Amino acid sequence: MFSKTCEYAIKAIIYVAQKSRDGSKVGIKDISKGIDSPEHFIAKILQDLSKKGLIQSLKGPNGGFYLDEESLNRSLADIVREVDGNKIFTACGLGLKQCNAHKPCPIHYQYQEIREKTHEMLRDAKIGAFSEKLEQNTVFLKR
Amino acid sequence: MFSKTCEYAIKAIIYVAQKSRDGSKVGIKDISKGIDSPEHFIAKILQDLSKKGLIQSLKGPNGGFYLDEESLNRSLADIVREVDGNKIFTACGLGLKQCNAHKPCPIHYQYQEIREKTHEMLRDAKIGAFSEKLEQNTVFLKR
DNA sequence: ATATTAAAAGAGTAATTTGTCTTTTATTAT
DNA sequence: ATAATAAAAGACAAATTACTCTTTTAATAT
Repeated sequence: MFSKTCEYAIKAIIYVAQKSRDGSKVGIKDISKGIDSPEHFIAKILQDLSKKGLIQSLKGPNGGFYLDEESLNRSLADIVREVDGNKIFTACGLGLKQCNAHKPCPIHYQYQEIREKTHEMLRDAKIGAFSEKLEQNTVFLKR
Repeated sequence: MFSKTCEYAIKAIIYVAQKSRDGSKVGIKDISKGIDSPEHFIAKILQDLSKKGLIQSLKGPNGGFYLDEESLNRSLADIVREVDGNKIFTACGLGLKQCNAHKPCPIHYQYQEIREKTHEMLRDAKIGAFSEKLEQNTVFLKR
C-alpha cells in the first residue's frame, strides 16, 4: 500500500501530534522509539516533511518536532500525496499509462472503486483525530 | 498495489488465455509484445508460474504457453497470492506486525474494508472471463 | 538421426528503496 | 561569549526489485 517511508511518516506525524499537544516538542529519539523506526531514517523523512511544511521543527535545547494548527488539520491523504505521490489515487491497477473509461484495463472499474474508497478513507482521517485514542490506548503505533 | 512482476504476470496470463482459446500456444515474444513487457523478464516470470502450475508450457516447434481448464478457472487472487504473497490480503496498512481488533493501528478498521474489497474483486475476477472483452476490444492490456 | 524451434536455467547488471554514519548549522541556557 | 543541545545536511552502505544476456534442455518436423 504505502512505501516504508510513508508508513513511518504517517506514524511519526500522528505520534508528534499527540506528544506535542501540550506545546512541548518531540525529539528524534523519542519519535523513533515511539513508532519503532530506524532513528536516522525517520530523521531524514522528517527533514523532508519539515521542508514541505507538513511538520514544524526547532533546533537547539528544548527543540524538536511539533505541529502547528494547520498541520494538525491536515489529513493522511496530504501526507501520502507528499511522500508517495498521488499514484495511489490515480494510477492503473495493472500499471497501464493510459487506462480510463475509453480504454480500460480488465480491472479498471473494480479498481477505480478501491482507489476511491482509499482516497475517501485517507481524506477523512485527520491527523489531530487520533490523539485521544492513542492517549486512551485504544489505538497503537507499534508492534 | 502490485509489484511489476505481478502486473506482468496478470497481463501475461490474461493474454495467453485469450490467444490460446483455439488450442494453439503462445510464444514469449508474442506475449511480451502483446502486453508491452521486457521479453526476458516476462520469460522468467512465466517460468515461475509454470512451476507453480498457474500456466502450462511446451518446448520446441509449435511450443509455447497455454492454459489448461484448471488454470482458466483460476482467479486473479490466485496469481497475486503466488507472486506477491498474501500480504495484500492480510497486512496492516501502516506495517505493524501485530494489528488486529485487540490492538489496532489508527486506520485498522478502515483499511480492513479496503483489503476486503480488494480481495473480493480479485477473487471474482476469473482468468477466462476477460477473453471475450479483449477480443471485442472493450478492454486492453497495454498503453 | 539431425536441425530447428522454443522454453528452462543460470549468472549476471541496473535501479530503487531502505537504512546508517558523520559533520554542520541553528538555538538556547548559562 | 560559550557550551550544550538537537535538527539539517551530506555521503555512504545494504537490501530488494527490476531487468538483461547467454547457455542448456526438451520437443518436433524433416
